[in-house]
Amino acid sequence: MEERSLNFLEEIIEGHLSEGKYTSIHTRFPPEPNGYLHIGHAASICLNFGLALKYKGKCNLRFDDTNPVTEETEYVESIMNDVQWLGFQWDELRYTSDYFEQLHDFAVKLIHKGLAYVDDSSSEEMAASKGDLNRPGTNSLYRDRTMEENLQLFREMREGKYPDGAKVLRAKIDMAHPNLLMRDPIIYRIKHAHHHRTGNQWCIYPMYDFAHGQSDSIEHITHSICTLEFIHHRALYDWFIEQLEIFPSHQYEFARRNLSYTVMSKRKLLQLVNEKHVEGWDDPRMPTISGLRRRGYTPESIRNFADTIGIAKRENITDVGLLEFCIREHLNKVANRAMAVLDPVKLVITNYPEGQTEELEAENNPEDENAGSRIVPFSRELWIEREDFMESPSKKFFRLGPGLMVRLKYAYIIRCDDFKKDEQGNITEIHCSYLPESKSGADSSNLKVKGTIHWLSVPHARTAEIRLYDRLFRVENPSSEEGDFKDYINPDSLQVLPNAYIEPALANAQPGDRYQFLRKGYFCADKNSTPDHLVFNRTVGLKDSWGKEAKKEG
RNA sequence: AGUUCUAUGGUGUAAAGGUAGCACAACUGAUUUUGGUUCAGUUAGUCUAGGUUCGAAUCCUGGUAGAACUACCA
Repeated sequence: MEERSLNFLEEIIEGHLSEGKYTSIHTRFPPEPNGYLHIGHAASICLNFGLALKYKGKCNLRFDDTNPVTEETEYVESIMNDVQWLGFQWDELRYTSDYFEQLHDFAVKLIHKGLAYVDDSSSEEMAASKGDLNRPGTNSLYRDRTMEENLQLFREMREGKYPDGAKVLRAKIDMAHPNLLMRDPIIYRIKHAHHHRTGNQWCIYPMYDFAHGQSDSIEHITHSICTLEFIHHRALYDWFIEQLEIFPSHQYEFARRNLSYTVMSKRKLLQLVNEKHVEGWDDPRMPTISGLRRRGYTPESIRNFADTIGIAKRENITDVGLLEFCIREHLNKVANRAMAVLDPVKLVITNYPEGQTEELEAENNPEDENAGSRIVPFSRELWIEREDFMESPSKKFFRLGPGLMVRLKYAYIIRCDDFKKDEQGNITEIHCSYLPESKSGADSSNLKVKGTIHWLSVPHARTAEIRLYDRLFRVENPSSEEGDFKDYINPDSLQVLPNAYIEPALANAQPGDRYQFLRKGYFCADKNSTPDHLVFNRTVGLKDSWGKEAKKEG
């Protein structure tokens, strides 16, 4: 095994372990259940769970559910499903809402210490007195209420005596602090809202900053890993832990992972779903874990992707091509091959007896000796791919054209003798003759042909719907373009082929089954696919060096 | 403008004062009954100016560029 270098978090952890600061580590993955997880979260999951695995520690799954108005059980379930699908199992399942009582007591403790006060200011007044990047803020009129008064008011807030927004509880820190978050941050607000777990038990809810660090502390999280935008929150995180005198968890930040040709913010993804630019959170064009799953990605490929992109502290946009490489690499090894004709044109083998059928053996996966083989029926009339024929081919075109020879995969070598066109000039039928002595596995023809194409026997082929997906956006970074990111949606991100043909061997494909359609790409039976109406999603195309060549030729 | 963070080929990521490496992408060529796979190879990088040092991507100073922070969101 070659030695892999450590990322900055592994270095920190190994330092802590060797110094004896900790004997074991404890991480956590803390999603807010207000949306589906995406590939960026997948990287974070791999990081947190991966670190725990690597250093024989623990990793919790904790739902950060402090804002009842945006959070739903549906999201909780999808998140648990996604984490497990990726191949991870949490040590403990927790909810921040498990700690509401404890968090409330922490707030009371702060009031007792004279470090928190109830403020009646409106949010406008609070914003005005906050100051700005260059100017210090000013103290609230309510900042010097007595401890008793604060205690009573906070109790009344909890009892539901005040409407939403009437009062908040604030930490008393420093209104002139250069870090705006330290200027008496709000720690509790009133929300008469139904919570997905605690129901109507509470009408005050802690803010993120007053919940996250303490939750980490309660769970004895040693390494609380989050993304860079929380870096300024660390001061607060530490302040609360210090004032409350509780287990000192520590926060470490890394740069969130971005992917080219997509958007990653939950807000934007939600917008795509709500405004029906996609069919749902698990639309195969979405960068969500559920979308990638439906698209045909494997957990292995996503974990490998996360490993490969690594982790650091600088802004980044990873080329989606790397994700595609990871899924091709995995599927090449594990996906059985099959033939499908997406854009069919008829080919007749004029010297092949009418009514005759042969059963040809086809290997399922040349990369896997144990994959076995299947039978593919052959007959006089075949479907081939329209793009595999050119009326006047260039020198580099190794497929069919007048007088040209190719091999039919697993079958015979054929020569093109003739073809028919309709009034519009479209090819309607191709006539070929076959060389009986060139049969695969028993070839005595001594002929070498440059091209091999896939095909399907007309009477035996089954129909299927095939969905071709392309990137959702036309530009690398839709969020950094001018105007609305939705202006950059790729109008051709989905192409549906309702009447493609597939091998009879695929008639019983089950939702989630993955195949390589020879020369076309990797495909996955959609979740809604049935034997009566088979639907395949294209996960990713094969590398296409001919496509590049053809482009060069114009 | 204040605070904080970051800067290595096209992209992502290593090198803890000592040969700038790996992966993807791109490009050659070989192999191939998938123009796939595999194999061999090529191109291409330390933001900038000083300083310390025998020696700097790494340490120091100044610049430049990008990002984050002024939600009763997380």
